[in-house]
Amino acid sequence: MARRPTVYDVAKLAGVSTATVSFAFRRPDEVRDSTREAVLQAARELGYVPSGAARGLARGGTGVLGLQSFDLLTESDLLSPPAAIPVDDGPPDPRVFPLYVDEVQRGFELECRQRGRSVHISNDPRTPQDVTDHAGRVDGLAVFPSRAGLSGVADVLESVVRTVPIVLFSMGGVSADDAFHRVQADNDGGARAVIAHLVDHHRARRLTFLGDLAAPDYQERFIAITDELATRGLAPLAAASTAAVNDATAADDATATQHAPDIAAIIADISVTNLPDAFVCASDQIAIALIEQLTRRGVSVPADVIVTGFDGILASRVLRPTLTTVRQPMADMGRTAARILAEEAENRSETGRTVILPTTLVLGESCGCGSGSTELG
Amino acid sequence: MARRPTVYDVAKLAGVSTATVSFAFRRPDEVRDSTREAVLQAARELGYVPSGAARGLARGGTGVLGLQSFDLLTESDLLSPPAAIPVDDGPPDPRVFPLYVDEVQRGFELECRQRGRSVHISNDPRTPQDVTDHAGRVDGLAVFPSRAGLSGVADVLESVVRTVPIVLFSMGGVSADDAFHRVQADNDGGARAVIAHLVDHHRARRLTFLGDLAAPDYQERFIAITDELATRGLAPLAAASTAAVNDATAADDATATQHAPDIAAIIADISVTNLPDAFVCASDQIAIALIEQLTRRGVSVPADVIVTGFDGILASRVLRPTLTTVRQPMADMGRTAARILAEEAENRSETGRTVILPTTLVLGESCGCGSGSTELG
DNA sequence: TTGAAAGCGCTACCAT
DNA sequence: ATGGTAGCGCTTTCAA
Repeated sequence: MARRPTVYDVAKLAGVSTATVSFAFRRPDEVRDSTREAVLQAARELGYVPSGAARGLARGGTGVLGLQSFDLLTESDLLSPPAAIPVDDGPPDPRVFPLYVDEVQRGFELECRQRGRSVHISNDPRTPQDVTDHAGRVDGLAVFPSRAGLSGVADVLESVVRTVPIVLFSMGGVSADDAFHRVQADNDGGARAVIAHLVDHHRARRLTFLGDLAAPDYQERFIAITDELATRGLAPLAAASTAAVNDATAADDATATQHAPDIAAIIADISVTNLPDAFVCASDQIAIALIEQLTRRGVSVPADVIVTGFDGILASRVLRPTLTTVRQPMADMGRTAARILAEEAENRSETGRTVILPTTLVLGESCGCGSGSTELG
Repeated sequence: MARRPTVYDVAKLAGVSTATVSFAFRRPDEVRDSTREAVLQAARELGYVPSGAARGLARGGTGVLGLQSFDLLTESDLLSPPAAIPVDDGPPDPRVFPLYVDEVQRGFELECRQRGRSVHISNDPRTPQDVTDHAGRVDGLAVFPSRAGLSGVADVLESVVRTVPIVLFSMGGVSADDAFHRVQADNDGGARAVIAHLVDHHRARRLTFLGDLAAPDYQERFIAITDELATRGLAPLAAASTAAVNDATAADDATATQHAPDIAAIIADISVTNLPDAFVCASDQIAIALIEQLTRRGVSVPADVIVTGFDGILASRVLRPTLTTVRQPMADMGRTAARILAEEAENRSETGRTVILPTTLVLGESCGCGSGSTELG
């Protein structure tokens, strides 16, 4: 296992030049049969594996598309301990996998597979260098908004996008007329649909929003919710800068604004003796964690209080009660991102395009409307 | 958007040498502050992204680990049309995702993430070149057995493993004292546990195995099943070379052996008037498809016939009836593979190691033993 | 059809 | 602390 064999080794063993070796692989029919066989034989004998790096260098461009996903466990503090840290292999738990990111990633992979491109999955970037490092290995990069706008990470994207096509899965606070491409769900429409259903159909009046407003997607939803409530003459939900529980009728809980406690803590602090008509959660994960806690404390959903989610992840369909939620076309979002990047890799356009995919209101048991059969047959 | 800026461009703009540019990025503290700032500034200005290819070439070795997964939809012909081809974005369906491969992949990704390595996901190889191409981009490669031993794909692995560390997720018919590493579940123990439960607890006598024996894992399970039955003085299940339905008492269905019809066809052909005591399926996917079909044809599971699966994928827990199955520690398998590859990338060992992870019998509703609550709280 | 040789962009060693 | 420079392994003209 000395050195990785190279074209030179193969060439020598086959008694040809390196150019011929390369040709034997890349343009098999421009090489005499016997020569090609000799080369291939030599290659096999040596265990020759062409260096992707060298190839990429020489040709410019790898056929790889990148996906930079953030830490899947970011919000796992919402879960009960057993499921929180899946280091040991427990039984599959839909509260842990697949989540929003996983579903998008799957779409991304499917599209790449279909286009014969491979996928590079990179970690949550901790430094600007992580970003450039990853961007440097791919022909295009899709990026989830880091929940925390880490030091310089957002800035470096602005620089990198000049060189590498980038798709953002959220507005992420950047202006809309730049080189970034954007793929996102119709947060606005989805959020309004939820409010319309809760207020118009269920006659809900006191609504509480649950979600970290530092997340761009969540913020968009919150704004739409607030506006939709105002349209109906209801008190707008108060907004806290980071994590917050906001009650339409009693928004005097200033601690939320100040300490930005995590959602788990906020949920634990909810007073079960003074419940709103409905909790409007910024994500399914939050809704599920909330219902779990409420149930433990003797509060029944939807009998005592309505809970809605957002995303439409698998867990929202298979856990009971099933969630009333807004489904994002997650796989489609992933596919769309991959499609854009593949196209941009071919010939790059100057300005970014934005694709907003429709969302769907899904009625589940958590508002009292839906059913939740998962029976086979 | 002319040419990708290079070290030379940055060096020129910053008024330093390329070596300094490189240092400014790789060893920030061995460069004077002002110099570093100048370099970083120039880089940002140009949208400089260091070429991963060039870096990999120069340093030898990318920090990337590869996972070559086979087509997720291979067995999708088992599913009803709506779920079969997820090109359009439907609601999440546990029969389609996450499957066995996805769960393993997730473990692989988690381990890589933890180790600061990124992941390269490659497609089902169609040619030997696909294999070398992908192997050439990574420091190590984990491979699922291609369901079909495509032309030369298996052979080329034998050659490639001399150069690139490879983990196989199944025996795949290769000898055990080669350079391949192997990570697999205890198929043997799991299969025996199922039979013990069915025969000893449920007094099942007539068992039918359902699965394509061309798949190495399935074959292992089948062999263990047969042996375990023999131990109890029961007629062994007959084996067909490829896809097959084998009835312990009536193994005269020669067509199965000859035409190797796919599982979907075999399921469709099952006579509901002459059911065995239990169907022992080679995978959860098969079991789920079977139950779906049986239910449609008026057969109740487990009342009329017992069905067992294998894998313990999420769907086996959330669909009704829940499956009696053998859970493989899928995420652990993925993690283990990544761990081995990461270690081998550091310093390679001469001979391959084999890790066999334990399986667990899970009692579900499909044999009449388990319950299937998915309630929150 | 095949060979020679010039890069591709970066790193790291050796000087300074 | 910084610069010069020789590769890393492959592709790809251009010649032969």
